[in-house]
This record gives sequence, C-alpha cells and structure tokens, in this order.
Amino acid sequence: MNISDAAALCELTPKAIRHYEDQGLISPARSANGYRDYRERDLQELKFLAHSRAMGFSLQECSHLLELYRNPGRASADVRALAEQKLQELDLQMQKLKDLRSSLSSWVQHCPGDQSPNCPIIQQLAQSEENP
Amino acid sequence: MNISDAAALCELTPKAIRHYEDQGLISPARSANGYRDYRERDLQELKFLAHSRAMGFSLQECSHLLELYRNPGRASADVRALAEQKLQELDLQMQKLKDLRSSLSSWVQHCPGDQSPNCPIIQQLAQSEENP
DNA sequence: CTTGACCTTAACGTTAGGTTAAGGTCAAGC
DNA sequence: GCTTGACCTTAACCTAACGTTAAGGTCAAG
Repeated sequence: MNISDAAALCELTPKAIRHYEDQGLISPARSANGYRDYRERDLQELKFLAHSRAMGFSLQECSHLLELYRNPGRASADVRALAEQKLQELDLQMQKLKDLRSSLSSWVQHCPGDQSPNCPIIQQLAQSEENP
Repeated sequence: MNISDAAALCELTPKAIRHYEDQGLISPARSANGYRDYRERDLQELKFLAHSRAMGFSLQECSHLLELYRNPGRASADVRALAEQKLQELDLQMQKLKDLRSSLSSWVQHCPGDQSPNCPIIQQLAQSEENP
C-alpha cells in the first residue's frame, strides 16, 4: 500500500509518516520503483503512533511506547510508568491554564469594552506587581 | 541601562529581549559604543510584554496589545476582544486536556503495572476504534 | 504520447527563544 | 600600560513536529 492510502487509513498525513520514518520509528519496505510499501503490520504500528500522538505523547515517548508495543515480553509496569508521567504533565498544564484563565477572566469582566481607553486589562498587564 | 540589567528587571532573558527587537516590537536607543540603552519607557514596555507573554499571548498578539498599550486613544473594546479570544482558546485547550486526562487516567487504573505484558493502555492505543 | 495524480528527496518555514561562536568594550587590579 | 573578566555585539545553528514549496521520477488512463 502506498503512503497516501496508508495515511488516510491511519488518519495521518504522508508527511507525518515520512517524518516518523526519518526519526527512525518505522521503516516500511520499498517497492521496485522506490515507493514506500506499507503492509498490515506497518499499518497497525502507524495507527498505534497516531493514537499515541493524539494522547499527547511526544514523538520520543511514542518511540518508547512503540518499542513496548512491539515487545511481547514487555512489563505493563513500564507502560504504566509512561502513562502516569504523562498524566502528571497533563495535570500541570491544566493547572497553569486554569490560573491563566482565572486571571484573564476577571480582568475581562472588569473591562468596559467600549470606546474609552480606560482598560483594566491593559493596566494589569502594565502593572509592576510590587506585592510579593 | 544595558540589556542584562533590563532583562533582570523585567524578568526576561537578554536573548528574549533581542528577539522582541528582531520582531519589531521594541527598538531601544543605542549608546555610543553600540550597546542597547533601555530607558524608563522601554522598561515599562518590556514588563508589559513579559506579563502579556506570561498570560499566554503569542508574540504577534503581544505586538497588537503593545500597540494598544502605547495608544492613549485606544478603545478598551479592542483590548477586551483580544482577551476574550484568548479566553476561548484557553477553554478549548483545557477541554482537550481534560478529555485526554480522563481517558488516560481510566486506562492507567485498569493497568496492573506489574511484570506481565498484558496492558490495557497498549491495547487501547493499538485499537482501531471501529465504533463511530 | 500526453496528462494528471501519485511518488521521491531536499530544503526552507513555523514559535519563541536557547546555545554556541567569534569578536568588540569596559572597568578593575597590578 | 596591560591583562583579565564580565559584559556587549551579530551571526548562525538547535529545538518539535510537521507543513509547504520545489524539482523531478512513476504510473495508469485517454
């Protein structure tokens, strides 16, 4: 199967797939004409990668996950460790977003939003925050 | 004031400040020796930029905000519009993170985390999700 | 035999700076 | 006067994960 069809099947782009190959995650066979040829196994791995990326794992982490996926002798503890680390990262990111949203939201609520130049949002951003 | 001191005052790095200048956001005076010379006004603007970046605005958005900051004839409605758009982006990001966290968390809870290869996390990532 | 749709590699663009590298400037100490 | 170290300058390459041209080869259809 050529790259475009593989991409469509796995919900990826051809360029993304080539990128994964450049980074050493996958290496499909080549047809006589030099075209990449994706087999069933490759497709499974590409789907695995697509799902892993969609879950927020970096390519490097995906590489690690793929290694575990390929290894029938893996320990589920290793997979779980990766997942738990990602969970913590997600929690951290969410907390940051929450804090930002909270501040911004309150500023917006105090902004008249009219033609006057007086704006608490601008004032907050300009503030030298002298209080620790 | 030289760039390092300005950076320390505004909680930025010298490189970041030079980058803002490269991007046309600020343009400090130069001393006779060619060193950048930051005045009070520049420092205010740098602080404004630092706070804006910290609130999640992109450099381009910061450029726009800075323009409004500099313009005494601004309409607070323009500022508010930018802030509300950013609020929506934050909400979108938070929702995505929530969804990811939710899935990942449940997978982790069903993973034994031992030496056996049987792992629901791997299985989920490998799944072809045949149900719409 | 041409045309269009595919494939290939190479190389640059994106974001917001960080990190060397090579060289000029300046104040302090000897 | 001279060296030393801490600063400054610009230039250029590095990061992540691809997207986007660009230039050219392949293939099936008409």
